[in-house]
Amino acid sequence: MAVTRTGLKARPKKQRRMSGQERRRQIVRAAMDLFARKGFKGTTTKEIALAAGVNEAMIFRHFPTKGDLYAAIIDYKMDQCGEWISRVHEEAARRKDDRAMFLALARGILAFHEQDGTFMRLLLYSALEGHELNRMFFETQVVEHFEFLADYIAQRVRDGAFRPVNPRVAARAFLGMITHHAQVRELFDPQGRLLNVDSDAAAAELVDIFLAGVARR
Amino acid sequence: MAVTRTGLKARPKKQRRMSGQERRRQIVRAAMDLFARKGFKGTTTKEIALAAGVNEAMIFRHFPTKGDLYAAIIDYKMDQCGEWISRVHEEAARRKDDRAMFLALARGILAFHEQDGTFMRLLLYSALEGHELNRMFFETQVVEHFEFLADYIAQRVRDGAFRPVNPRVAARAFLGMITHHAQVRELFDPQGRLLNVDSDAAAAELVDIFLAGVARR
DNA sequence: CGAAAGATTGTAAGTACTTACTTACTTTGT
DNA sequence: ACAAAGTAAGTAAGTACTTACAATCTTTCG
Repeated sequence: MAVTRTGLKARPKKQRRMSGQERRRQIVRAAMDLFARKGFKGTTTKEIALAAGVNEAMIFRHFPTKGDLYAAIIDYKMDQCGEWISRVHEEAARRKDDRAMFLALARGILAFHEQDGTFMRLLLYSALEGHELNRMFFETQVVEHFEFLADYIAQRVRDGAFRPVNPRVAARAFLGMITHHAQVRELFDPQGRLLNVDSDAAAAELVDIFLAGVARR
Repeated sequence: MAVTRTGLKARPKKQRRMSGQERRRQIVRAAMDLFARKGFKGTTTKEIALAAGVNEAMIFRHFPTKGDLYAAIIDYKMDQCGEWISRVHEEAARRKDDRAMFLALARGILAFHEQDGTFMRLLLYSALEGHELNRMFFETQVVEHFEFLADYIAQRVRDGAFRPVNPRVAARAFLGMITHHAQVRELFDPQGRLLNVDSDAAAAELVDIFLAGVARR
């Protein structure tokens, strides 16, 4: 009755085995890439295992469910993103004039999209899919980003340097210009041939348009 | 041996039955809604059938595969969207001054997002999912939209009314402001409380910022 | 007209396959 | 010796799609 499941002894492979942490990172990296390209439902645990080069069962040793793996990714990246936001804000706030400050902001956002476009895609996906964690992300990080800009603009309005625009509308305008640019570039125009200028020059021109748009006449 | 499958005679329901076309439309409508909310993979044919109030098998009588149903939706909406774009362009082109023209454009885009936000979500989804049909959509309709704006801006630069901006960068800036606004509103801020102004007022202010941004100094 | 024939709409009960997740067991490092 | 890493082979619950057949509408022809 009690027949061994395999029927044969597994032959010993002399390969170095990995620590749990290493494997965990490997799985997370592969999963993020796949989730970003095909969405949560569109990605199977089998695919993740294949891409990560691990046995499928290992995924479930590290993360109880597929959803937990997803949550772990967002959780991990969220912290990273929070740090990045404050770093960019600090750097931007150090600038002496508006142009330098908005340029720093624009470049920071574009750089993040370029370097971490995968995660941005994943965020977009999860925004659509309506994940709770994602909602949290937007309601903390993105709103913080938004508020920082709105506050800055409000101050400049009070200074009399900007004309009396609604600071929040203006902030959304600026973020819209930049993130739309980044998104279009990522999804449809990676070579930037539609614009005929490189990303940095485009960022500079967008900043110019925005600043002229809110400057006192 | 040859036992009837059901075992009992189906009792005749005196309900009016629908024409194929009606059912088709019903299925398409329900499917679009679900695809937009949960993505292609995230939606099951069973759910679609339930939402449309039809038997699951009916879906497959009208559309050979789930993919064909998806394609039919995009195909149908694509035409509709094309018509809408030319109508908005015509209307915008009729305006006498820049402000009226950009306002017409902005309101047109926002209205489409508001009225057909479902389809916009579906488009975003399929952009992420990398569907071929979607790519086609963007490379025809959206580029057309973009080119129309860029041409208009280029003309105004030649007129000397706008300063010498890169017309394509400026066009992307404007579309970015408007579509980002629409997206944020749809996904995170349906009440518009983050901006503290209604959508129409926001559109007007965005247009003002943009026009001041590209105006000759 | 009216009714049989033929086409179309509708449905319950499948099928073959995939999916997330488990289990029982082996190998390796300390 | 013991715990952690690793694996092949499951399993139950979906999944897209099919089939066999019943109800109802439309057309044709006496």
